[in-house]
Amino acid sequence: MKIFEELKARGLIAQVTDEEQIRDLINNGGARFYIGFDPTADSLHVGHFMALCLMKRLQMAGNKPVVLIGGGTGYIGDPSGRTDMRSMMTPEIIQHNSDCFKKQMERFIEFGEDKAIMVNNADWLLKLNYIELLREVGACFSVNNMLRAECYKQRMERGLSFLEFNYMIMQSYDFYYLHKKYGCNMQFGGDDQWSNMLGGTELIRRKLGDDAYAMTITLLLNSEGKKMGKTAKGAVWLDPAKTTPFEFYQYWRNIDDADVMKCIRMLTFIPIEEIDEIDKWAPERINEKKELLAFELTKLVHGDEEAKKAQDAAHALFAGGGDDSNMPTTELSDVPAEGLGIIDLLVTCKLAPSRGEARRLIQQGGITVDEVKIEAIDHVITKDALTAGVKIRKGKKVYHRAVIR
RNA sequence: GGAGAGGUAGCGAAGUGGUUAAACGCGGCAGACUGUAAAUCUGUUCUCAACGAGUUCGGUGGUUCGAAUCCACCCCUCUCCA
Repeated sequence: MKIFEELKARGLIAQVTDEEQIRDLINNGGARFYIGFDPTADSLHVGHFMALCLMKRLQMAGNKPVVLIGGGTGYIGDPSGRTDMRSMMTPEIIQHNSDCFKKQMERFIEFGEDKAIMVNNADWLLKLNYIELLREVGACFSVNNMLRAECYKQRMERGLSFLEFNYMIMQSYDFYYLHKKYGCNMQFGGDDQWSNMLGGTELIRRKLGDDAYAMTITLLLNSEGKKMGKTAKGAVWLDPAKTTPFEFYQYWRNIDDADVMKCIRMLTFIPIEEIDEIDKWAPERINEKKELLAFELTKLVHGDEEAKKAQDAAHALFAGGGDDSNMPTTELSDVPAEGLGIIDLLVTCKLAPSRGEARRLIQQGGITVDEVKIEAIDHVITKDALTAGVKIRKGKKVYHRAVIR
């Protein structure tokens, strides 16, 4: 099976500008494609992960990826899929985030001579001169058309600033620039980027008369139609310091029944034939599927060893027995001789965001320490116990260990 | 620049001088049931040294014994006009 057919079978392809051409191009390794990443945070998250996987798949098929860091577009903020304006980031933050992205990406994509390259659109966007830009590319955009784009339509009611309105033009300019400078002939992106991407192909055609292509990746939505990779605490990050491998593993382990196969197909590198076999498993094996998904993804992001640790920890906690030393741990220091109150402990371990919340958790019987339910809000954990390490459980499935360093 | 309508908790949305830490819905968290799932039911949902106290209704001042609620100025959004 060729790469295009594989992507299709995995359900990754959402929209394409020209199916025939794109199939030819990527199946024969002729694509020099780019994907843009806006440095809105200091770590990549699950949404980016899909794009990275796609890059990797295409790279394995002989195509050349261009990673575009939106250091310049970050100054503007993409209004697509948002109902509010992004807060403007300072140049320092943008730079910091870009650096973090690069580090993380190097784990997935091979960079180097004749392989993948990484560019930052700050390098050309920041130098643009307003009047020149208007004359050069402004003439190629129809405001009528732009306003018809779905992403702007949604914003018409709530207000869209001129700053954000220009995001499409900047993104289109990127494609145009990369096409001229690196011969980039294709752009990939999330499905919410579709209109921005079309802007680029249009610009290239008008300015240079060249054909360029665009393809969008299906957004990873759960069965409720919401974007996946978000939890109450925010995004599921790829940075182990922000989302531990164990938490990452658990996120996928706890996925809805209805979403398991879709995620295995879209996110893992398991050969499609095997996936078809897994799909035929008896319904009772649903939990095996979830484990498989969780393990595969943790392995991709954090490596084999961390994935095994996360799985062991999960087995230890939920199935009993096994080694539980890999669960998320908080190392305490400066513990007074009389020990630590349970409320303080919960807050320092970040199991509760505030003391009031911690109090509530205990009152509702949601906290156990070393498998003993805590009834009193003034319960004290002794220093000796903490030195040995205690296992705190919040609710049914949040486990945490606290130990004195 | 002008006229009108708005800005209330994570979100949506009531409230238009004291009984309001603010109805209701969603979301979140916890309990029950289960399969570490969903659905359902129950509780809970600003903070803290917690039967008490502190700080909240775009911002800053003012009126008042008392303000989310009245007044002034400012900021932001929407609709219409220029």
